[in-house]
Amino acid sequence: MQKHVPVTVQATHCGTCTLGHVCLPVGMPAHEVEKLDNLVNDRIRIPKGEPLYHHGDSLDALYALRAGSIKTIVQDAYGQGQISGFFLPGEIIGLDGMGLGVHGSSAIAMEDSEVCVVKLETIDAISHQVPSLQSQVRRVLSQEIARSHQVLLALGSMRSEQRLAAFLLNISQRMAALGYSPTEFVMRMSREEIGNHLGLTLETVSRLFSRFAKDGFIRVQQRSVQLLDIHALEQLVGKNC
Amino acid sequence: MQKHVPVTVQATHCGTCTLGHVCLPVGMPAHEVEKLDNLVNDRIRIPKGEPLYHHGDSLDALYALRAGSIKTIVQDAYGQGQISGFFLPGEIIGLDGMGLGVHGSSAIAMEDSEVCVVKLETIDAISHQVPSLQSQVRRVLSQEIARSHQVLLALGSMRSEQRLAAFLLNISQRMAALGYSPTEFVMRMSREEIGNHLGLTLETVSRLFSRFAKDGFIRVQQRSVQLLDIHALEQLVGKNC
DNA sequence: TTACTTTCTTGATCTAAATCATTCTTAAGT
DNA sequence: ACTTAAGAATGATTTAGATCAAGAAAGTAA
Repeated sequence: MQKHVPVTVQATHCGTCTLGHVCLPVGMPAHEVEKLDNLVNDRIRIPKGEPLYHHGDSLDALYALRAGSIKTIVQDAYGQGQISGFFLPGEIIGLDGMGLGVHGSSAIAMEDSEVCVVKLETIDAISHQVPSLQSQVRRVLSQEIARSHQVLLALGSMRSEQRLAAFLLNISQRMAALGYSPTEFVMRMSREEIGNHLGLTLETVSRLFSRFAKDGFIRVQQRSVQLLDIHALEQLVGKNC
Repeated sequence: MQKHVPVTVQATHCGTCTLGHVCLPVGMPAHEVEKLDNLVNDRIRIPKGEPLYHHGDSLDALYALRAGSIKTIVQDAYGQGQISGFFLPGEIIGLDGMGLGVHGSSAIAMEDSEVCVVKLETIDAISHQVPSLQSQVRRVLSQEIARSHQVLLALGSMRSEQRLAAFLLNISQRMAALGYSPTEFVMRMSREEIGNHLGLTLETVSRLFSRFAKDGFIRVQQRSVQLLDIHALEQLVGKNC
């Protein structure tokens, strides 16, 4: 089912990884990060469209996105899914269902991607030498909660234009954290995927993009977006009327 | 700001607590639960309407709801809040923002309530003797993620009637887990609060209650609800058309 | 190049839920 | 008991966004 292509292992050390400032080791003292040498068990590649895991799969590892982008989809017993999040490099995937040992969502690569595999047992083992690792895991877990609370807020109390504006600003911030331009980026997701994530239809998303462009807030060219007036977007999100 | 009335401490041992089967110790072997004697630092009472904590407060403890009910509210910089969850006895509150050490939401008592205070440092200290405690914390954290994913699913992809049906079924299940009747319970929240949580207006919620009653699915008398046809409600949630 | 597929845009129409408005309940205070 | 207030139900109207429908770009394969 999952065609996980192992990557030639080299420099799988968190200490030398360029994503250190946004990934698991964030905020850890340098001498502790060095001890994470054996944290990453494996590095695997997921081709575009392929799943990293499926809802219901047993869970024994976390995944740190190293390159590419991945979406996660929640599904209830009957209905079709809802995209719960889009992940960028440095972000940790697979946190939900960590307690039950079963994935509560599916993760699909939106482009050819690469993830670092961090086995739970490895975390537990290394935690003895690196006490701060436990709190790092807690940090990313609670970060994941905060993340879905933000989405919750958008879905529950914002109108369509506010949702899209908040979404764009969110991506912008995360791109900035990665060292990319916060005002010019290419989105990996389709209008339909954005709509699904935001509880809107693809038509509404498309119309909003057009309107934002007409109003001079952004410039759109297919999936590449340029934020021209971040302040206006922020104001839009803040406006509750 | 917070008028926390300490409760006369007696039997604050998880080992003897009647909520053991739904609270933090779930699934822990009995001999390990006994070692949790000192886990609960304090037990505090929160009068109806009062906050347990506010968005932005620094966080150094988790709270296990011992009696009563509590709602949590997420707020973004500008807009008004969105109720992210209603908590019943045995459930853990304060998990979001655990990583940053700052609460990401506000928690308000919906009736006179009582919570067990579990300091983070106590958790860390006791974890040495009770290794399974770490995984318990992870369990409740990922449970919290799963919880908000469910809400996310409801808000993002269900119609009003499905949302309310799913909501009622969810409460029903949690009441059952507590040993109460899954078909007859009194809800602590107003129509407005339900609406806020589900992304609907109070009028819509009220209308839905009436309709469900007319259709013979439920019987409503103010805030006390009786589920007459759970199967029909489940079918309603499953139906995607 | 052409043909074909997928994604996106834009318009016209419809509808679920919001909003506005009023009455009815229940609870709480005097 | 009466008075006031808060919550809930229900009707009338409006509207944001969905749905239906048709073209236009852009990407892919032959």
